Amino acid sequence: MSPHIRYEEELNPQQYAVVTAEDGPALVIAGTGSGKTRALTYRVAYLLDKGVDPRSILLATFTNKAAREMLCRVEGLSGEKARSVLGGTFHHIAHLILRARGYRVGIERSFTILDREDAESLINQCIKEFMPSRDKRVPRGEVLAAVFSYGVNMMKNVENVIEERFPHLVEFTDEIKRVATRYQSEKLKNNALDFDDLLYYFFRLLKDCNDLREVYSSRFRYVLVDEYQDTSRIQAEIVDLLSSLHRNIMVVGDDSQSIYSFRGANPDNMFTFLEKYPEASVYKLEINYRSIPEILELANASIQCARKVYPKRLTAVKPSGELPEVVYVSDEFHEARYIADNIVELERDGVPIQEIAVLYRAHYQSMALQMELTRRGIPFEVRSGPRFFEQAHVKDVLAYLRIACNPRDELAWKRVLKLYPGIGSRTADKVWSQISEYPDPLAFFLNNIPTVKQRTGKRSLEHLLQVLKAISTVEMKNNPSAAIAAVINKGYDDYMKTHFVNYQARKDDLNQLVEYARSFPNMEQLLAEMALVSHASADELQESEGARERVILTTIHQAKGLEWDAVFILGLNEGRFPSARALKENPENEEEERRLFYVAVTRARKILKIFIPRASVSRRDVDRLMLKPSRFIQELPPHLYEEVDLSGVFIRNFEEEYDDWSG
DNA sequence: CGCGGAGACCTTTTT
DNA sequence: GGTCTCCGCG
Repeated sequence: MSPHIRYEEELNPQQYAVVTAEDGPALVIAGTGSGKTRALTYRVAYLLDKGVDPRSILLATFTNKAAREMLCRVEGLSGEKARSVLGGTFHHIAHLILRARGYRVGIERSFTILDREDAESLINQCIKEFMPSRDKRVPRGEVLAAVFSYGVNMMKNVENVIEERFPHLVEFTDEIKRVATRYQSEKLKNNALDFDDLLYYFFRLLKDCNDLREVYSSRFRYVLVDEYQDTSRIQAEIVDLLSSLHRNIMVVGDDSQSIYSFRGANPDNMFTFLEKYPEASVYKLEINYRSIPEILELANASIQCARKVYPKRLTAVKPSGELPEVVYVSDEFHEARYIADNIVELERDGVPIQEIAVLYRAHYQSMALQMELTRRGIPFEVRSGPRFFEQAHVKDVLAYLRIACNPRDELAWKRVLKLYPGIGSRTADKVWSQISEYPDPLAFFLNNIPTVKQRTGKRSLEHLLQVLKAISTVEMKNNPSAAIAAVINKGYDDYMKTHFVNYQARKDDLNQLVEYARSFPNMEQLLAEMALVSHASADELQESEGARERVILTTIHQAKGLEWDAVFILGLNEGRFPSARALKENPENEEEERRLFYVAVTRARKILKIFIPRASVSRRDVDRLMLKPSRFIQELPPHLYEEVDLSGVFIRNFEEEYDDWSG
């Protein structure tokens, strides 16, 4: 077999050059739909075929799912050995190595990863302490954002963060500093790391421990990074440290698709790369294989309005098709009906339903459509909104396991304690203060029931003791599925019956969780995966990987890297998209919002329809609120799209719709 | 001190 | 609709 010839047939000359590039740093600047991921995938396969040790390849991607999919395809090309390639998000990689070596920078093996919600509640506790809640003047939400931003931006001092990003909070600088410091120490007390800590401590490990840096940079001889435009400063540093020995690093990205700056993404990484690696080879991928020329032209015109674009000239190779449509509708209900009609029509015309997607800026924009699709019995999958792992019942059950793994996890203890009758937040505090004196609060608890005033509370603690005793054995720690089942059977099931109206649905969720947990060898890995994994719905947990026959509803952020035959984009109105909130925070954000629009448009292969409601229906303004079309449409040359105005055709019954919306 | 009900307030994007 | 907070009862 001569696999190289196969690559040559399947890749264009530019991509082929990327794949077979010699050792050394490489920057791939690639347009949308140009096969960036394909080039990366083939490069990994190429390396494996050349006989490179799979364990020496490190592949950093944006989501764990993306990494899995890529490695699956590599396995198809090069076989089994692909399984030994390490691939995942930076967080994932950091987590793996910190568990093994974190003690070098003061991290215990048994740390908990705080998800967004946990981190927020911890910060809120600290805020309460330094900024009394009575004081209405304190914008708590913004203080919270500032503390987060401090972590995300990895800046040395809080003052800088506040001055640069939250100038209106300058008067609270002292308090915010105290909150941030307290938050740090609370995390340490809890043996807990948040997402930013994961990266920060990993960075410190590589920076401070010369021997470890050498270990990893000599092990990972090939470092490949996808979506480089969305890496943060600290991630770029981590990549540099990991490849410091061999400088054998390949990064792939498209500056026009940088949409995660709110999370610290720094598109300038793309350009500073060349300063750091002047010897790098630069490849440009400018052929677009995805979209028909009409769609690509509209996308190009939109991104031309951006202030700063790296010059690229994307050319389409697909045959010409229909002009994208810009459709005016009366409101979101009309929008929903029209889209539902369109879906039915497309299906009749032979477009598979899973090849249709609806994209939007924010989750709430999908509500009207969800109702309409449900009413009509059109199958759909929502990929935005509340996540499976973040629902109360899932978090409750997992909190028991967190205690078993990390007995100093205060948040988990309090969450669990408060589930029991007779124990509220005061008693939970008291119990915690009694047991947290000891280095292993769990061991202490199992032998000494803390004293509480109420009799029901005491019975509850005895009950809790039984559950914790059952799940903290070595066998249970190595069988998370059984541990979860034990938590449910030993009382959580009863709790759900009395506390949730939708008992059955939640019970079903937990049964799925028990199944899902089977594939994990121990609790720690399960808990880490739950915290780090990107969006997973309850359905996705079941292994049915293949394309299911459903319309996809998703935020644009989550649609990154995906494509469909037909794409509908909702709510192209001023205030919604670009989001008023984003612009208020910083007018500069218009640029990123536009890139977001660009990403949305370029998900479509053949059919693109963009919707502009004329009026809004929302709780706040029961009156018709006139909406303006988005600047992202107005700035486009009109000949690039076909305008369809349906807003006068539809006579709507406002009262009926309103009842629907609220009920 | 726990707990349920009433009412206020929110609703950008996510590893 | 969903979540958080406050308040008053037991």
